[in-house]
Amino acid sequence: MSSENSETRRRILQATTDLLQEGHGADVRMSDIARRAGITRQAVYLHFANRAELLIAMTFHVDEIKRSNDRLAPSRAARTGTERLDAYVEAWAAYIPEIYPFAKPLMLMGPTDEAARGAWARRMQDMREGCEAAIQALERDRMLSAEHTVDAATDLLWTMMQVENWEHLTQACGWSQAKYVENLKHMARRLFVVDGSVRSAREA
Amino acid sequence: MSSENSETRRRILQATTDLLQEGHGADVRMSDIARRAGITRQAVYLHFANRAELLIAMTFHVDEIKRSNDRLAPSRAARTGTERLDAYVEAWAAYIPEIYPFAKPLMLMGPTDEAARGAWARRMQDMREGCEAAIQALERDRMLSAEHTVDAATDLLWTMMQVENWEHLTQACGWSQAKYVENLKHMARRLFVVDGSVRSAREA
DNA sequence: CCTTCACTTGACACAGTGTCAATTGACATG
DNA sequence: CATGTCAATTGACACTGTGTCAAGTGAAGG
Repeated sequence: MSSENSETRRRILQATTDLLQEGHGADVRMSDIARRAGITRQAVYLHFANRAELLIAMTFHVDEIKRSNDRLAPSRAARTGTERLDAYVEAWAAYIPEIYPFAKPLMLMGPTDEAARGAWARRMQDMREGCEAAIQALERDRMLSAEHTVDAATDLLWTMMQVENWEHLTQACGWSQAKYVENLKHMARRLFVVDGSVRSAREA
Repeated sequence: MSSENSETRRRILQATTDLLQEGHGADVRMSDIARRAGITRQAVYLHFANRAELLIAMTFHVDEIKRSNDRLAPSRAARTGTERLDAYVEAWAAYIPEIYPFAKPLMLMGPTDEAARGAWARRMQDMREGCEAAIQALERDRMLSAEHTVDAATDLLWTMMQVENWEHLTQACGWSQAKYVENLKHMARRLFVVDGSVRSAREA
């Protein structure tokens, strides 16, 4: 396995993201990637120990391109807890469809690959922290619904925002992205904000 | 493939459910099943065309044992819409952990096997009908929150009750079954019942 | 006795991942 | 120019699990 910055290594990562971006499915094979990168299948293993490691590295590669960290930051600027909750839900919800094609292979590997499962779990754990921060901001403002502890509310919000739910609503239910975002925001407010104050319920 | 009622066929199905029940993991192999049934791996294919078909048949076998249809029925007896919603959520929530070991292999095959995906989708579609009936009962009582159409409310309830969310809450979040049920019921009421009338928020 | 039928035995094909040894070709350095 | 290094190639093979096939066995039953 060569050093972190190798031209070929970058080519492999780029080939992987390109294939996923183009919708060739989350079951991209090592040989597909190699061909796209213009090298041999075996040569891929000179740079990545196995498929899981390659896919994990690919997600970091995507992070850089998408400036992922900057995406969730704006919610931190929110003044009130309610604003923060809204902003966070909105930011994450808007982020899902962008990263979905790249996240999916990792999700798919989870059941069989320990490393892949761990990598995905870590990302989701990070996302949980955003949920917790939003809930804590509500609590600080005394706006957290009395029915939930911070922990329980965080777990519920975290669960609602799972990629699988986005998948289900947009695919099985055929919802538009806008409808998804609107409803998620609405649910979060209704469930976690004291008194369930909800501005309006637009149809999306 | 021999006729539907063959002693061996039953033995294979029983072997499969036994293995899953005992927690040998949702990745049971054809050879594991064959050994457990006391026959050859190849002989399994005398009764089932492939792994997907076997697993699908296994779920029907489990349906019979668990009298699945009877489980969701009680909610139909509910007088008010609110009672029906409660009853349905509770019945399904209680049902999940029982069927989970048998459902999981099918869920796992979904991404790669058309037939498995279809079989699972059909089951979930049935479950959706229960959701819709509950929401419609609310609507009839003029108790459906004005924020949602029947369709949207059904989709949301349906999504909330997905097995993946139960998995996430009980596994990733470490929730007890009781806590899961309590919170799901609470959410459903809060989200869909006009005025969000909620009795109490016990900690489970 | 002979057939039928379920099952066994032993073999093989196929995909996809991962590994290995020998080789090539470029580039760099003495 | 000779030599060594290093990335990549070539061709092969192992492994796992699914699914298939042909020939053989053994018991039940007309």
